[in-house]
Amino acid sequence: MLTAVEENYLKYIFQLLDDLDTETVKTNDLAYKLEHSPATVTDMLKKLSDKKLVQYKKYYGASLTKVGRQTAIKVLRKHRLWETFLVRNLKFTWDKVHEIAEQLEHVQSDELVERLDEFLGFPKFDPHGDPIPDKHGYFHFAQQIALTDAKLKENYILAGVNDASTAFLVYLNKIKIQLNDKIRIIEKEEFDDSVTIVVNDRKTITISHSAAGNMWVKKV
Amino acid sequence: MLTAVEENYLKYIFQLLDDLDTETVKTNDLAYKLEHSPATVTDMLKKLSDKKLVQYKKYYGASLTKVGRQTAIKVLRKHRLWETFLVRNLKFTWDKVHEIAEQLEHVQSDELVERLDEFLGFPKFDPHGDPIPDKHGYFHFAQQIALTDAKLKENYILAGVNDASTAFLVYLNKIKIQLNDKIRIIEKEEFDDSVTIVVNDRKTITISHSAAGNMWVKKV
DNA sequence: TATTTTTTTTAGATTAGCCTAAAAATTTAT
DNA sequence: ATAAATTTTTAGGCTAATCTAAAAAAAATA
Repeated sequence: MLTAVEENYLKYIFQLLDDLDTETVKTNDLAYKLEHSPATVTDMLKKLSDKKLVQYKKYYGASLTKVGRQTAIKVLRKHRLWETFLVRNLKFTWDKVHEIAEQLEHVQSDELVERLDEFLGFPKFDPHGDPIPDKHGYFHFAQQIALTDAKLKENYILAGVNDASTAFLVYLNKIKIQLNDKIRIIEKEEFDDSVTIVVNDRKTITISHSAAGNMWVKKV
Repeated sequence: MLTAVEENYLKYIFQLLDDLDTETVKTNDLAYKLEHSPATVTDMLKKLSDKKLVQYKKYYGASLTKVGRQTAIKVLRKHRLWETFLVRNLKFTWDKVHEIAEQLEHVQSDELVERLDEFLGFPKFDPHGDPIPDKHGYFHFAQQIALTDAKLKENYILAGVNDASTAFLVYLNKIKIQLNDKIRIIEKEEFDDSVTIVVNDRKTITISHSAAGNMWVKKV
């Protein structure tokens, strides 16, 4: 079992590798992210290397082993599920949840994670739009994008929803939109970010930014 | 800001004082509860005493200062709110939640606690029936008891519900029971713990143990 | 390429939280 | 009331996670 500190190191190494798109992370980059001294980072990298979670070569840099990466993804999964819970159910604004999720992500219980995932309806993206890996560590980026990110005047089909709460599904029902309906954006309103769409080449309706953000579409 | 370990000590001291109904807790009792060596407990008591959270006299025992007690109650509040969440929303059974709540109770965020409380509908008791202190540290024991703990053939009135979820309120509506209705238990079924009650001296119905456990009544 | 600058590591120290073994105080029993 | 038993504390040690200062290696520059 890893400590919260070790988990954090793995998570940040994972994110830096991803963000910077490099082979290895440098000691100083990690030190900056974690707000630790470089000396502390060196110590920790040696320890994680001994535990076979990190590949580390002096003066060169660090990357993750297979086990290290899997662990990092688990932590990220927990972080993003908790953020989703905080925003959706506890009505936190998206900018305030990070610090709390940073603590919640280290609570140890596999069953808790899976039940939370189920409670939330297996969301694929968190409130910041970052993908939530599923229990096998698989990220659903792929073809699906939020309707808010779709281009004007191109054809998409509704592939899923992010917030599968009853309220949202009832809403979709009310405006008579179903899975696999064809959707084309014809206008984006500057002032409130609402979008006007044409559904199945027939109906034209305007929906809010938050509704559009909950709808996953793929190009046709 | 206190560490998780310090918070735990305060919580257990509070509970031991309460359970044993004594002036002070003894080193060995705490050591046994916490599964620490007595030496460790002595060290910790000295530290908490320096921080003015505990009143400690060598060889005599420890009790809580005002601040220490307030802190202990806050931790207990968080613990019980999380247990309630785990059972009600994540469908854990009551016997599996303790270990997880033990971790969740140390997450630091006042706003989180208050929002969680609100999300749960300000429950007064946790799934084990223990009282959840409110945000001012006030415990609602008092006159109210769960209907499951009410005596046969005595008159009570419905004073509140513990799980204020829509589903339960809808259920109460369906069986036509309202706040302040007069309730008298006429039979308790051994085999499934269901109870048969007379409502307002007219209707006789049988409700499940879990429904009865959700109903708070007071004597009239 | 030699020198300077930057980055990284090593060395040594500190605090929190734990332990065991030995000593001291208190309680119990004869 | 003394001796024995029990409880509690003290003393000394260990690991994890942090730090600063100094040394070493790598990178940049002139």
